[in-house]
Parts: sequence; C-alpha cells; structure tokens
Amino acid sequence: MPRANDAVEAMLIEYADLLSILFDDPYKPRAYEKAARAVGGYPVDLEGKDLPEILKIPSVGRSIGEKIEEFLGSGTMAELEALREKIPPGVRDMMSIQGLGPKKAMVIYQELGVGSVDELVAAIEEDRVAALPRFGAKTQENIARGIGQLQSAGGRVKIDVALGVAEVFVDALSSLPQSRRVAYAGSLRRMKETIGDVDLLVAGDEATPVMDAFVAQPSVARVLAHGDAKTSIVTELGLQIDLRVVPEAAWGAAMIYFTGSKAHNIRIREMAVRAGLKLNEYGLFDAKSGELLAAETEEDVYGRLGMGYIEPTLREDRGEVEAALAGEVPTLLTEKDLQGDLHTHTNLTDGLASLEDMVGRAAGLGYRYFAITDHAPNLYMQRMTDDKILAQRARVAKLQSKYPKMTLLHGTELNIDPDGNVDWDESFLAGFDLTVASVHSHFNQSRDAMTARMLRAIENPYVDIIGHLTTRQIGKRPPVDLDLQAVFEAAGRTGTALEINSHPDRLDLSDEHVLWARRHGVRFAVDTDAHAVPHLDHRRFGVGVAQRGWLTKDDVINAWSLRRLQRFLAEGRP
DNA sequence: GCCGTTTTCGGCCCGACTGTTTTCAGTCG
Repeated sequence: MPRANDAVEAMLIEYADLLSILFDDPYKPRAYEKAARAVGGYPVDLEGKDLPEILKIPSVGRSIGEKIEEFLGSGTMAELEALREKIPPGVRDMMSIQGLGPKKAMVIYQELGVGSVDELVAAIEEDRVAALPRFGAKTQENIARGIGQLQSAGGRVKIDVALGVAEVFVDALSSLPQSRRVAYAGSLRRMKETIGDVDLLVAGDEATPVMDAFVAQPSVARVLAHGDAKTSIVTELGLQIDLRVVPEAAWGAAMIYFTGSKAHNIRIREMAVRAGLKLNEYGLFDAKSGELLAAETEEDVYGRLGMGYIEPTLREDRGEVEAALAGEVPTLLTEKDLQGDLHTHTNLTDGLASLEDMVGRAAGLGYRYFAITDHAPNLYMQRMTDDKILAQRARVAKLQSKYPKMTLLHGTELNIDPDGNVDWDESFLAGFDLTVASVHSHFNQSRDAMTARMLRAIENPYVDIIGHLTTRQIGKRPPVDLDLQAVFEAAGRTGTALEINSHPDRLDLSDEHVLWARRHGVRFAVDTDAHAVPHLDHRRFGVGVAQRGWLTKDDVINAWSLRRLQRFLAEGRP
C-alpha cells in the first residue's frame, strides 16, 4: 500500500496540472510540483500529522500546507474538487500525449469541446484539430502519432531491455571517428527499474556526422527531431532514444545534466544561482562575467559547487544534495562488495542448470560463499522430497572439495503458506545452513491476512531471509497488499533479512521500500534467485536497487565475511 | 505559491527543437 505521502504527492501534481491548464501563471503550478516532489521524498510518513509537522517539509508553505492537512483529514481537497468541475479528467489525460501540453489541451477542449483521448482521436479523423489557431497539419499529425505511441507501448520498458538497446547504440557510435567519448546517461545510468527513454551522450567536435550515423541505425523506426545539438528517434520496439553531442571539454557538465534526475538538476542549478553562478549542460559559469569555472568532469562541477561526487543512483533529490554538502554521502554497495549469492536454484527443482554449472559460475564471479536454495516440498509442482534434498546436501558436501576458496552453503527456499507456516518441522529445518522464505500463491489475501501471514514467517526463528517480499512482477502482477510498516519493524526487530531480488522482472524490494525499511534497521540480501547460469549476472540490477536505497556494504548480509554472515544466521535460532 | 548572509518583494533552472509564425509560444527533458 502506498504511503500517505504518495497520495498527497499525486493530489498536488493533479492540482498543479489543472492549474497549468486553466491559468497562464507558470509559477504557481511549479510551486505545487516542487512541493509534491518534496512530499514524495520526505522521510516521515504524513499519516495523521498536523499542520506544524507538515510545514517542516521544504517548499511547503502555509497555503499548500493547509491543503495537505485538509486532504489528510478528509481524503480530498475543496479547491481541487472545484478545478475538477471545470475540466473533465480526460483533458488531463490528453497531456500524457507526447507533444501535447496544458495549453494545447485547453485549446482543443475549449474550441472543439473535446474532453478525452478517444474524442481527440475522432476529432483528428475529421481533420478538426489542424484547423485550430496556431495548430496545423504537422501538429495534428504529431498528436496522432503521440496517441499511437501512448496506446501501443505504454511508455516504459524494463531496465534490462533498455540496457541491451543502449549498449548496441553505444557500440555503434563508439566506432565513429568523430566520437571521442560515448556513454548512456538518464534514468538508465541512475538504474531506475523501468526506463522511459534512453539518453545517449557523445563527446566530439563534429556533431553532424554523429547525428547522421545515429538516425541511420538499422533499428531506427522514426526520427522525432534532428538538430545539430540534439536528435531524437524511436526504435522499432517503440523506445525513444535521445542523443546529444557536446564538446569533450564539457563532458562532465553534460553528463550531470543528461543523467538527471530532473529534480536533482533543479536543486543544483538553484544552488548555483544562489551562489551567483549558472549551470547548464556546457558547464558551470560565473553569472556576471560568464567565465567558465568547471565542466570537464562531474567531480569538477560538483566540487566547484562545494560538494563531493554524487553517485548517479543517488541523484533523485532525496537528500543527496544535503548529504554531499555535509560531506556525508555514504559509500554505496558495489558489485565487487558482494561475497556471495544466497538465493539460487538448480535443475533439482525448476532451475535449468546443474548444481555443478551453477557453482562453477559462482566461483568464476569470485564469490567467497554461495548458497543453493532449491524449492521445498509444499510447492507441490516442484516434487521435492526429504530424500532428494538430503541427497543434494551430500552432493554439495562432495563438490565443496573442488572449491577450497568458496564455501558452499546448503539452503532451501521455503513456501510461506496462507497462514504463514513454512515447509518441514524444526528439526529438519535446523539441518540447513540458511533458509529463504517466500510467498508463491494466494496473492489476493486481505491486507490483514497477508500481513499476519508475513509476520508469522518473519518471527519464525528458522527463517533467515524473506524472498521477493511483495511478489510483484513489473508490468505484469501488482504487489500484494501488506502493512509494510509492520513488516519492516518486525524484520528489523527479529533480524530477519529482506531480499532485494535482482531479477529485472521483479526488483522486489523496490528502491523506495529499501529506503523505508533501512530506517527500521533492516538488513538486506542482494540475491539473484537465479534459475539459470546467466541469471547470476542479474546482481548488477539488484545492486542498482540497493544503491538507490542508499545501502552500504554494512547493510547487506552477503557483502559480509563468511564468519559475520554465519553469526547473523545463527542469531535467534534456539 | 514559496522563499531570502545579497531580497519580506520580485524573482523563480536552462537550453534545444518544432511548427506556425514574421519574432515566438509550446513542449520536452
């Protein structure tokens, strides 16, 4: 369930959208958007908070504060309701069409009486949009295409898909003689779980040949814009890619700008303005003299603003600017810190690879320990038995002699049944080096039942790690309904680790859940849940989530030494 | 609407591209 903050954020953004449609003043909606972001990123849950508490949120003044208070108390806000009376919700929906903003949406509504995307489609078919003042055939065509894009792709792709596309383009552009440096930036570099469009950056003196080579790539389906500094295309998959070419001397400033996030950029630009400076994609300048102060590396630019380097995964305006100013940016978990993987499967159950192949790849990754955690009997389709899992334990023990530098741990992935019970009795569970417990069915239980179920599993002394807590599958299955506050408190109190499942379809916990859970002292396990050898490399995505959740290696049990991990696993057992 | 060791009023992040315009508004990132 979303926090109250998320509901408030959505309310403020809707209000800002309606203001931008109805009025000309651009600053008022911007103030609401800014406040909305501040609320969304605010670490304290606003549920039940009074006005003095609300006013502690930056960018929230009396006017917005009172609206938030009203909304928290009544679930709605009178002035928002009043604006909703004036504008059908479909007009706001139209703003999600590429190329159609608040002003054009309002003209379409006022002049044509068109108040929904469906009605807009009809109006375009009748050629009525092109005839509007300051519209035209081109504009109508672009809106039509924007609608097509909105309805087909729906926008975002999963991070592994975007990364694959980005790497192809980076390779192609890197081979050009005009390219000095090539990199992807944007939300992909920040490791967001889904990617709306891919941002590419090339350093070079000649933009035109790079832009021409870009639009000539085989997977380009359509060119949206083609300029000297900026070009945008859409691939056959419907993924938009933006390319910017900048002078090499401005690489650092450009990387900061194109990595974002937008909120982060706004924060540091405001800081620059206040210091009498100007920051853009070409560098940091003295506002008066125009003198260039920093541009070549990201470190230079942040340094000149009085901050240390900020990792891309932190750049969301969730406190990283304040931390950097105070010199308190945490040293984030990296792939290299991971000493092992604690959730993996073999072909004894539903994995594709043999025990030997999985362990072989784990050794190749340089792990100091590695856990095999095949499914337990209560997931009946896996056909697990006591004899089979004990035979596997013997095989693991035998295989150990081949890997003197890596300790093999024999574990299992238990099934949390609807009542919160898991497979096997305590004496049998005591025989495992570690256990992961996860929900695999009955996703639609009530919030109360699901929370009780999860708490019971967390309290079980033989459960070491909760796997994929919410069971969401990105774009396919929603998360289960849970009282996360209660779950995180219990996990922190009992020392039950929560998994960050690294599979790009899951990424469960999400970054926001990690931020929330770590405030309760929760420990995490960044695991792959690998069902095949290549899945072991998904850890890069799990590490991305961990970084976005501000985790250091001290927070992550499989970044610890074997001794420390074993002490952690032993704690709480009878 | 918010905010202030340059400001309690007058600013508000900045630049590129498109389309419909004869100098710029709208949109996007």
